[in-house]
Amino acid sequence: MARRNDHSKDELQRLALATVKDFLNLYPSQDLSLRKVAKLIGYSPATIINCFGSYGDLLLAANAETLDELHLLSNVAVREEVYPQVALRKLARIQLGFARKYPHRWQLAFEHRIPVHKALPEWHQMRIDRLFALFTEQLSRIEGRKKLQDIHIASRVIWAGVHGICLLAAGGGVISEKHTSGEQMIDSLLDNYLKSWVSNGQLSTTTS
Amino acid sequence: MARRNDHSKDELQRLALATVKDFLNLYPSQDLSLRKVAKLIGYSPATIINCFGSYGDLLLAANAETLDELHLLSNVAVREEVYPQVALRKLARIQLGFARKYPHRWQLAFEHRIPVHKALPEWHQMRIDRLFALFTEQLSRIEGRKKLQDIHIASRVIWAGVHGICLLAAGGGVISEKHTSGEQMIDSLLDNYLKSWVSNGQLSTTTS
DNA sequence: AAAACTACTGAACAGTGTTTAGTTAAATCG
DNA sequence: CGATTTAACTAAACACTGTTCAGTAGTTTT
Repeated sequence: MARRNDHSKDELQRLALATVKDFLNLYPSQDLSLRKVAKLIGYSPATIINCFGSYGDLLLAANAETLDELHLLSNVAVREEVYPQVALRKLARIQLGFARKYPHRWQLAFEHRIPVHKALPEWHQMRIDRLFALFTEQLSRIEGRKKLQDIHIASRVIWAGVHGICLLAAGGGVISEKHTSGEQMIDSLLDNYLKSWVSNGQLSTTTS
Repeated sequence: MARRNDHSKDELQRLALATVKDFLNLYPSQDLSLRKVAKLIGYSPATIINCFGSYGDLLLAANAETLDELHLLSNVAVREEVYPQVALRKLARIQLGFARKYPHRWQLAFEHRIPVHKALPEWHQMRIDRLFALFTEQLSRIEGRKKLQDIHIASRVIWAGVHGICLLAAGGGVISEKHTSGEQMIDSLLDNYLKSWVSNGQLSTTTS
C-alpha cells in the first residue's frame, strides 16, 4: 500500500489533532499513544511521525490548540470588562472551569514534561506568555502608582495560586477539592490578596 | 541462577529505594525505569516486582520517603515557633527549598499520575494529609474567632498558592521563575493574603 | 514512455512493565 | 542423614511503546 492521497497534509494534521482532542476529553493522556492515534485515523504510526516530527510534537500541537482555546475564552470574557478586579476573577474562573471540564487536556497543556523536550518551541512559549499576560494586564490597570516589579511579582503569585487551585480541581493534585469549591478558593485568594495589595504597595518587596 | 540470598527482603527494599532516590536527585523520573533500577542494584526486574508489587508501587514507596523527609523538615522548623505567621512562612520556604533542591523527587511525589493507580493507598494519602495539616494547624492558631469553614478554605488556598510557586521553582511549570525569586512570591502571597484574612473573617465566604 | 518525486507502509529495533515457568539454594521433616 | 517442601530468583516470553528505514506504489515532471 502506498500513495493513497485520501487527505492532504493539512487535513491529516487536523484529523490527528481532532482525534487527540476527542480522546483527551474522555481519557487521560497516559492512555493515549502514537499507535492508538494512528489506528483511530486509519493511518500508520510512521505517517503521523513524518507529519508532525514526533509523537511529542503531536501532543505539543494539541497543547497549542488547548492554549488557543483557553486564550480565546479568556479574551472575550475580559475584553469589555471595566473593573480589573472583576476581570481577574473572570480570568481565574475560566481557567478553573476549563480545568474542570477538560482536566486531561488542561493537565497535558500545563505539564510540558511530555518527553524531555530540550526546550519548548518559542511559538509554544509565546502562547503561554500571552495567556499569562492577560493577568498582568488587568493587574496593571488596578492602581496607577505601582512599581513594575510589584506587578511582576503579584501577577506571578496570582497565576501560581490560580494554577494550584486548578490543579486540585483537575484532580491531578494530591489534596482533593472535596467539599471546598474552587470558586470559593479563587474568591478567597483574589479578594484577600488584592485587598491588601492595592492598599500597600511596599509590603511584598520590603519584607524579605 | 536462583536463591542468592545476598540481601534480605528489607535490605533489598532499602537498596532499591536508595537507588531510586539517588537517581532522582540527578535525573527526571521519566528517565528512570524498572529495568534500570534492576540493573543498578544487580537484580532482575521480576525481583523488584514481587518485592514491591509493581513498578508503580516502587515509585509510590519512594514518594512516601520523600513526604516523610519533607514532613520531618517542616516539623522541626515549626515545632518551637511561637508566631503562627512566621511558622507558615517557614513551612512554605521549606517546601520551596525542597522543590528547588530535589525537583524531580518533589515533582514525582506531588503528581501522583504514575500509572492510573485506581486510588492512592490510604497510608500514602495519610502522609499528604499530615503534611497539609501543618498548614491548617498554624492557620488555626492565628486568630481565635474564625469559623472552621474559613480556616478550611484559607489553608487550601495557601497550600495551592505555595504549591503553584513551588511548581515554578521546580521547573515543571510553564512560567519560569526567572528574575523573580520564589521567596519574594511566598512573602507576597502570605503577607498580603493573611493581612486581609485576619482582619476580615467574613470576606471570603460572603462574596461568592 | 521514462525518470523523478512524493505519500505511505511493513517490518525491524530498542525500549518499556508484567507474567510465568523453571531452576537452584535453603529450610524443614521423616 | 536423605528426601521433600519451601522460598528466592531469573530467563524468556508477551504485549506494549516511539522511532527508523527500506521499499512500494501512485502522481507528476521531463
